[in-house]
Amino acid sequence: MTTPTLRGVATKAGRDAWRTLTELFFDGEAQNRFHQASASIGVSPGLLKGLIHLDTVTGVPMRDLADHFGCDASYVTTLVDGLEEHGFARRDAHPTDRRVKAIVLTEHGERARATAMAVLFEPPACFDVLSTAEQRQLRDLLAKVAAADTTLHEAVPHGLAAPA
Amino acid sequence: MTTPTLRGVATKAGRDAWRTLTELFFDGEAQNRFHQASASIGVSPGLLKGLIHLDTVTGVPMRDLADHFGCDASYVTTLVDGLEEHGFARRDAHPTDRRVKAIVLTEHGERARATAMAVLFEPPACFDVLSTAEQRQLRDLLAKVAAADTTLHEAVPHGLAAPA
DNA sequence: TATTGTTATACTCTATAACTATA
DNA sequence: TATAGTTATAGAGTATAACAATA
Repeated sequence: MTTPTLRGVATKAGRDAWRTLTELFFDGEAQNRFHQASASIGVSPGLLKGLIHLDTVTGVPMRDLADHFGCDASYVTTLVDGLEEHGFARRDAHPTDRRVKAIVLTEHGERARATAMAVLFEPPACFDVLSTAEQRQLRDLLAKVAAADTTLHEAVPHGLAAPA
Repeated sequence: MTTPTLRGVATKAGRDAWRTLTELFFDGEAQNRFHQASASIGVSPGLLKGLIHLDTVTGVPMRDLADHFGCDASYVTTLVDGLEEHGFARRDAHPTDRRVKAIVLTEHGERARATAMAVLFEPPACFDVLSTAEQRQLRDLLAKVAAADTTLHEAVPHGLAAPA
């Protein structure tokens, strides 16, 4: 189980920014965007979360998936079973440790992932209130934050952070 | 069922900004923040989502909750049952239409909501890379976007958008 | 007749516990 | 002995369908 990152220190502006961001996600227009995205490729939200964290190049050990998602290993088995049934991923052998299975995306999985991400990454209509200059500002600020998020770049080179 | 807000038109910068924001939520440090927040008050994520959308002043018809969340009415019954069992909400009669039940937060529910929000709204550590000036910029840009999100301000005056 | 909400029911999602194989 | 993954099972979350009360 991943330990929560709760510090209790942050500037007022930073707290407000994060709060608004959270509101936008959990109660705004885009509130069920993740559900839409997974529905667009006929999988459950759980499967899409897995799909997003994988890639066609680097096999991710199932144990790492459980750690990343903070879930039980048995659920990872269920997840990977589901991905395999859809033809989206496969279990590869680990080169040195025969206990671990490295999960890699198939090409079919890669395409499904791209489809889902197109839905997921479509900005909500409210973004239109920002001028182009403001949208660039916002993009740059968020990019800086994301670059500092260690979890986001942990083990997966071509993970979610790769440009579409 | 709420119709998805997919337009297909947006500036490149706007799309990138939204994408990064989505990444931050679904694959970054704060990836399971909502789960933590609901655990902090001993409810399921579903119940917290309901809690967040309610308040102590304005009763929200169950039908409106179903529309907002894009879920079935029967699930709203389950949700409100759960909130009542925790003493977090109650069903009030509608003044003119005896079919509808207006759901209002109890004081106990209000306190639980505040506790959960304190967890939910705690910014992830990666926010520290931004200077105070940058955090203010980010806050202002996001506030502008949130103000334009109609869903966020639909029927609930003291909803999630109210300052802590 | 149409709408709000409930009940009964079943299917999906996720965790706990006990197990096998490998290190 | 400890760790990676699986199986069996149970519990929570969510939907569908049929229903009661009210409009």
